[in-house]
Amino acid sequence: MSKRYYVTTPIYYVNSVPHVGHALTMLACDICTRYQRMQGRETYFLTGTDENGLKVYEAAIAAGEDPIAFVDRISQTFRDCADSLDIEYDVFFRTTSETHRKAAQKLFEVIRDRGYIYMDKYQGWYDVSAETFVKESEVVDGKSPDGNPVRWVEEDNWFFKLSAFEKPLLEKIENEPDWLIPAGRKNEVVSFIKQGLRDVCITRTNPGWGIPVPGDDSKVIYVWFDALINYLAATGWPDGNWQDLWPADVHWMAKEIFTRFHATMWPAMLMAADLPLPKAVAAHGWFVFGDSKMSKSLGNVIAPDELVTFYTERAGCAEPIAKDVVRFSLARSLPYDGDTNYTREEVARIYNADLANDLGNALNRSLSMAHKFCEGIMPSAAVDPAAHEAILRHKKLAEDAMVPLKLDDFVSAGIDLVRWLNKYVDDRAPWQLAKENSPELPAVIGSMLTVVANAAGMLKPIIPTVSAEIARQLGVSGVQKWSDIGEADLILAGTHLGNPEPIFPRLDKTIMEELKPQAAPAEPKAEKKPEKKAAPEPPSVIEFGDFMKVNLKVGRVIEAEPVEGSEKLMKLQVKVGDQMRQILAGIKKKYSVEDLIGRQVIVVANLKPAKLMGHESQGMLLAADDEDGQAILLQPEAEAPEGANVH
RNA sequence: GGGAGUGUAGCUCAGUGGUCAGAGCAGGAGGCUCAUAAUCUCUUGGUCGUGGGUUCAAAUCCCACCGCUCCCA
Repeated sequence: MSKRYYVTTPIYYVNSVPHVGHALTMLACDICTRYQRMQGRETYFLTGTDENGLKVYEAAIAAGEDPIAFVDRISQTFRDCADSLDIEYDVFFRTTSETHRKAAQKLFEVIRDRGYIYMDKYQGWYDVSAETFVKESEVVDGKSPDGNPVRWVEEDNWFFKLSAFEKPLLEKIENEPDWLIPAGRKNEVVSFIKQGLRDVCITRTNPGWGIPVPGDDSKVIYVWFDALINYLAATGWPDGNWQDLWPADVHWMAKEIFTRFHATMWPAMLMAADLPLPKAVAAHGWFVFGDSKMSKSLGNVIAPDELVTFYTERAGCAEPIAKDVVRFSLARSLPYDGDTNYTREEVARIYNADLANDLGNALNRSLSMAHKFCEGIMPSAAVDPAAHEAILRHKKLAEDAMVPLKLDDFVSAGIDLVRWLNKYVDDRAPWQLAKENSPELPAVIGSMLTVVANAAGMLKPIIPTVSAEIARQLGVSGVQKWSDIGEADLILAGTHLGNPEPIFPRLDKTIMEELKPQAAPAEPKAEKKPEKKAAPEPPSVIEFGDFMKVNLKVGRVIEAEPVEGSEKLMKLQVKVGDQMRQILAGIKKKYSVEDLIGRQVIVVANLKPAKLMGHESQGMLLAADDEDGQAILLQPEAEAPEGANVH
């Protein structure tokens, strides 16, 4: 069996909520695989979730959930995100799977056997909450530069000899200019490597979560080293027919994990194991959301499914079409070198201009004229050579765009063909030809329909459902293979054409006004950097039973003392009913010891105990966030009986 | 704090040393009437972040500064 075209998204860290940025990477992969399938290749599309980080484990504990149940739940939200945009992945891979564990351990062994992983003693400061080592010179007042507490550690750890790969990596980059995409980012990688690569510590003390180092259960493989291996693990390596897939054809990702991990560490790991390198590594920029200075509510994160709903309900698109609207808008705006503004208003502009006015209307007017002037039947006259030439020219533009994976240019090629058609229609004025009984009329109408069918074919990887709908209205099956474009007789003479039905109802001025930033309805305040910083968000709906699992009680603070070395933490002794509990709460900035003692508080009584800064915390206090993210403690409105239940 | 990216028309972006700096959208004028008030043509609009420098020639190369961003810390 010939090697399949294999593309990957990063596996997503399950400490976050999927949003339009994740969707962007998935979509890039989806477009690539759909395009390659049209080219006749078999494809394989990997996405998934990264579940081995200690922070994931802690987030689960903090959410009062079993870690496995937690990762199951978050993992599902990423699948839902893919489904919401018709992303056709082949495998949803999880690093907690047995397949992954085996491959990660095996690769560790292979690299170690080849002498690129060695044990050394690490002595230095460790930032517990960031899971990173901190240089001596960086420690200020016993804190990491992030302000996190640090701890002196002396322990044996395994190191990866990254420094050995400076030269091989630079040679690879120089010899294969198209390996790293886009070119602008490639330069970043070169200067990064030229600064010198240090060996990296790739293990951590085993916290009871993660992948143990082979032959050394006291350690787990550091989450990044482990996560990257998923691309290889998903092929079945080292067993089976892994070479049907490996090496990957494209690793797609957002820019922040390109340079250090995907363009440096991962290729070095593969070199160390003497395995083939991915054929291309491609990064896209970020979506940023408007100008935060103008309005607080402008920091919006846009969820893909929210946009789908908008185009279904407000514009009146069929739901599968609305998914394509979002796909189209994402691909059209896909940022390469920089970041791009992706706003509801921008999507609406793209929708009206490109989809409704250009594409939708081109189909509509073509079909409408065919019914009016040609009895709704495809004429037998030969396609105008000018139309044929235009199709081939734009087809070539689209193909050229796909070589460096310029998906936005790929979209443009398709839309530009539609624009060409609209101009052609105006130039040839079929209504005039009809009045004159011109013999040219059938050829013009036939050419128009043919261009529409081909344009729909060219856009198929972007908007598959729309493409099929256009074909349906034309009464044909449409473009199947890329080679059909401009070559095949897509609409046979005599075909009974369907009736025109608007696919994209135009958004009227009122709605466009609504979408302008100043008129935008207040949105829930969102994190500016959702990818990394957002706390795990709860699902939109939970069962009553889920809520009832949480045991809330009224307690009273008996003692309070600040935790040394912590900016926020306060250690409290709280009396809940007739029981004393030690609880750590991040409230030091807002409350003094005196404020707290004697105060009634609401306690989550059945939260699994956790250790924070070396102190056990047996529960948590309920608090609201103020505008600075500081805690405002909840308190019964009147004195409540000791230990009273809260519902 | 260190490294890097980016700043071009009202908006979103192309432009990787050489004709008056480009496109789409938005704005203005006109044409057409097949079509979803659509489409087509023409058009308004830019000290190319700021200040220096290299060059016959700079949005493009170099230096400094300012704004935004990413990575490392």
